[in-house]
Amino acid sequence: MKIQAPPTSQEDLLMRAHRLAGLCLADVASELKVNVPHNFKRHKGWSGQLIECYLGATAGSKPEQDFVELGIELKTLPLSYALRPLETTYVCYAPLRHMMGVTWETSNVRNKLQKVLWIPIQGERDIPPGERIIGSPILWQPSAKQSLLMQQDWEELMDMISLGQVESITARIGQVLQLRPKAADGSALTEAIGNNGSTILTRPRGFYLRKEFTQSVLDGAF
DNA sequence: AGCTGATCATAC
DNA sequence: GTATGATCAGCT
Repeated sequence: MKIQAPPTSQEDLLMRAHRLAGLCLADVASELKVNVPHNFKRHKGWSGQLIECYLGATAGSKPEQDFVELGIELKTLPLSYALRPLETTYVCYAPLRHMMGVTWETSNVRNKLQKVLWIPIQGERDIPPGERIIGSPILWQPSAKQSLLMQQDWEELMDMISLGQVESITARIGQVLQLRPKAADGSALTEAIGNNGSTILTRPRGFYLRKEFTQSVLDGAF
């Protein structure tokens, strides 16, 4: 895969992102010399990593923004024919223990979502990955209202985790954020707080943004 | 049909 | 296992 130099500024990043608009994923893949999968069953993160690479993000699994120097997180967003989000958006791993002292202000969720460069991409399953068209980038910062909604959900979910109720959290909790399993498979286990402060083993979880919320991001951009 | 819970690939 | 990139697919 061809390696791209990292963007030197927000303007540089936006300029590169705008160059992607109107291209299909196969165009970008060919420029970077990578193969295009026939479907995403075994290549679920392919689009995101392709765009990351094109925009010069440092490939890594560190719990921080894609462009730390610019304070910007990159997210691709699969859209339906009606231009609505087809999937929830993964934000980050959820701490299930040792989270005392962590507040919304210092949380990984807030840090990552302070400024996001959204790259919309056609996501209907009947469109082969390579033929999917990339849309215009949206540089977004949460409004006061959006930020408050996220904070409320984060605090509710973190309270439950702190109180040893992680096992009773379902994806139905939260207005805009939700907590769902995030692991390779059902055999993955991690330590969490259980009843009476005991330590239990449970499936790792991650924070996700609901589709209705990312829709509000798209709406605000037009 | 859409959502929730499960799953896939990769780096370290 | 932790954490990134996400989408899949069974069930309601």
